[in-house]
Amino acid sequence: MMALAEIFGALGDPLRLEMVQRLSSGAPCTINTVLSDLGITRQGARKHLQALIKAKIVLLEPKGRETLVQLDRSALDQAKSYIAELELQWDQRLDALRHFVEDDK
Amino acid sequence: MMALAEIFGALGDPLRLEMVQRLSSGAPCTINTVLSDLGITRQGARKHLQALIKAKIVLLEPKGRETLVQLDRSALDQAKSYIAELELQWDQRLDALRHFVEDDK
DNA sequence: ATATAATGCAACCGTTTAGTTGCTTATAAT
DNA sequence: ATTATAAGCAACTAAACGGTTGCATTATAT
Repeated sequence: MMALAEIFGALGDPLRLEMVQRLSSGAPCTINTVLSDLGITRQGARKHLQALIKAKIVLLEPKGRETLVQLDRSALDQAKSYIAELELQWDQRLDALRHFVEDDK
Repeated sequence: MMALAEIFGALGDPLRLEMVQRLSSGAPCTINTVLSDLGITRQGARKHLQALIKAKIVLLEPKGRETLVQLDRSALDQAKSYIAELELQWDQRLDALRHFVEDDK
């Protein structure tokens, strides 16, 4: 559960969401392309990237002078599944309540 | 997108995840039941709850002396859908790259 | 009527975070 | 060989966060 919180936390920022957006849509990205044009300095953006790395949403692959940044689906999957399960539980609970009411009349 | 970041951010903490867990599984909760036994003071926990409220993951329904806390699926759905779309984009991009490679041989 | 339970609000403090600047290193291009 | 590009590391500051204590308010129970 601590890992999950870290994943959600890493997604909990507009700049970081913009980064994963870039990574999912564009061509293979280097660190610099991910960090550029975000409205803050490279070093500032780099710290945000670090949050994505720590949460294992993203992984780095050094390649000569530059290093590629790749999405790692497993973290995203974990997050998505967790929400799906939450919603499932929630639905089942609502069903149970509805039956309870119906039994009552 | 700012709303999304707020939703993810609100889920980005173990205590807050524990709260949504309680809300999805147990019987209807009052504020006090959601806040109790989290290992911190009521007021501390209340601040965490506020994050869930601000992100509209949760809504309050005052009922006499106490107030009920309910999950709001729409925020969770937004988060889940966003991840799903990210993954879809990602998959399509990988497909495109694969075709590119195949065309190349 | 009084006590107690459920809640809210505000001040305070230590820690973390967000962003900056400045400097260094290593690979690649000229 | 020099220069330019991609990147890392460290120190610093302002703001946000996480958690606490203390007190006020309102609704129910006795």
